[in-house]
Amino acid sequence: MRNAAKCDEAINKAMQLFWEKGYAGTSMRDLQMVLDMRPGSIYASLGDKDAIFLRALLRYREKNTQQLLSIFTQADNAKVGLLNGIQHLIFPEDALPSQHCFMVKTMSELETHSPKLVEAAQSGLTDMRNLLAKQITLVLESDESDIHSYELAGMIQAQIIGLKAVMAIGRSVTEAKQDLHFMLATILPQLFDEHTKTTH
Amino acid sequence: MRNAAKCDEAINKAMQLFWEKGYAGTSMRDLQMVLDMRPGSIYASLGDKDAIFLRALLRYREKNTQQLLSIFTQADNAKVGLLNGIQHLIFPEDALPSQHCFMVKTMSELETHSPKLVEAAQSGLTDMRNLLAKQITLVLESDESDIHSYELAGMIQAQIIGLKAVMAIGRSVTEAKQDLHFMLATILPQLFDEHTKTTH
DNA sequence: TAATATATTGAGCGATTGTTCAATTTTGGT
DNA sequence: ACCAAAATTGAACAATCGCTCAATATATTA
Repeated sequence: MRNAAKCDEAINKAMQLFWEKGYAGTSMRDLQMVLDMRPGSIYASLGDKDAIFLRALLRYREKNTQQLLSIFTQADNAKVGLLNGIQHLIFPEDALPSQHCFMVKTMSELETHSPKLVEAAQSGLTDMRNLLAKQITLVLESDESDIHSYELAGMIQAQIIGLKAVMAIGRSVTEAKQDLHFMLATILPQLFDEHTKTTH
Repeated sequence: MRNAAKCDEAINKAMQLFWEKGYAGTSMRDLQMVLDMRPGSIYASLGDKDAIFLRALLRYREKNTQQLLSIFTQADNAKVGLLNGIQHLIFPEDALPSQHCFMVKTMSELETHSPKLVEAAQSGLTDMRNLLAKQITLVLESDESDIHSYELAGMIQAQIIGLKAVMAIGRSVTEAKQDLHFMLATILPQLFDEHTKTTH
């Protein structure tokens, strides 16, 4: 690869392609087209299909955690930050290559085929859960809330994944938002105690 | 195909294979091995890859709805039936080819590739939702509860899909069962009003 | 049993898969 | 301007892909 910036862009494009079409559904020739690179060049600078997929997955993971952290820190307070973060995960502003999380898709597709890539997806999702747990701890502002925060983060993660799936089936965005509000209000009522105003 | 029984068995085996490895991850030669049939015979009696996948998906859908209906009707009352049905969907007794629902997997994988197969998966999941809604109506025993039942069924469906996903990440069965109980108790408290005993 | 109809076979088609490597072009230091 | 090093090319490899069809085997009817 000519330089680091070009390599970054290539991985981003690979990420979009793999995210949309999956591992088995994406051919190296698809990649050659999107990256506008010849096979030899790709193999020399990015590695084989597995290596590129892994890089794409790690890039996705980085981007997601950075976005979430950014939303958390930019918010006026912890509650608004957590709410905005969750909503960002379920209802992304701009069009994405897929309606589903790339890591969840990877776990689903490669479940029995590639333990290495599945593990990368799993640890990425665990990172996301830890991020959520940390922010929940800030919201709860309680002493021994750390363990409980991790539990709550797991439940919220299930909510996020489940709601994205039912939206793909046919449940409207409006209904899903009502569902989310109801669920959060019951499992984390502290979120709506005082500052309930969000940025959208 | 020699007879209807053999054809049924062949579709069942195809279902297991596609369910485990996905559409793109399964080759016709994989199918030839599992079915112990030669390509010409497969194409003559079952059709091409798309047709077989569609049949496998419809078979999965039938089996699931029948199982759910069976659980509903065999239960002592509507509440126990609904609870057992939901638990059966999330925590299946015997080992399955995949930790995820075949229809959800199909929607995730073929999202942008095959509208026909995706639509079959979607309508199957909608059927499941309607089944849940009907049973919820029995539980509520209220007049205008039909519409609300369908809403609740959507939320429960999101719970089911989400919990299966987080269990694949690392959340234990015990924790997931606690999550489920908590969620159901809050969105459908009538479920635990009187008869809370289940068969497992 | 002979003749017809149906079911199954498996070699092999053209296309596509992931990947390699000698040849070529581009880059950076003198 | 020159040359060695690094990056890029693209034809081509063996393997596999979904799929076809003349040939063979099996079942059905007369």
